[in-house]
Amino acid sequence: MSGNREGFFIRVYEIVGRIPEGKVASYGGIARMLGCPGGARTVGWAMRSAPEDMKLPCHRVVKATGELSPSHVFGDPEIQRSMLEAEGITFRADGTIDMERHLWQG
DNA sequence: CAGCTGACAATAA
DNA sequence: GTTATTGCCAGCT
Repeated sequence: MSGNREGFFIRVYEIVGRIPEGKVASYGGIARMLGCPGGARTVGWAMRSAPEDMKLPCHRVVKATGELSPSHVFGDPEIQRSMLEAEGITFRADGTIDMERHLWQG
């Protein structure tokens, strides 16, 4: 918390790593916790640069609209949805997440 | 040194 | 209600 300038991603890793199961956080939401309400893209960029060595539940990070992140990120569009579904996340008829139920608030 | 890109978000037409 | 555009932050070329 004080002067953690190791990198903007580190800050994102902390937040994403604190997302409980059955909950999801939006890019803009995480950015807001960091103090950057307009850094939604920066959060996504951090995830992209995030090594899997951290085991970040990036599948729990979705868009503010409830849409899942671009499928090409995980390699297949079923991956993220299956993981979230296994976590206990409920999907709407549109295939979007019920943010009102699973939107995690720091 | 300057400009570009990118796993988004919000607003306008 | 849907589609298009602009703005945002930080790292890269």
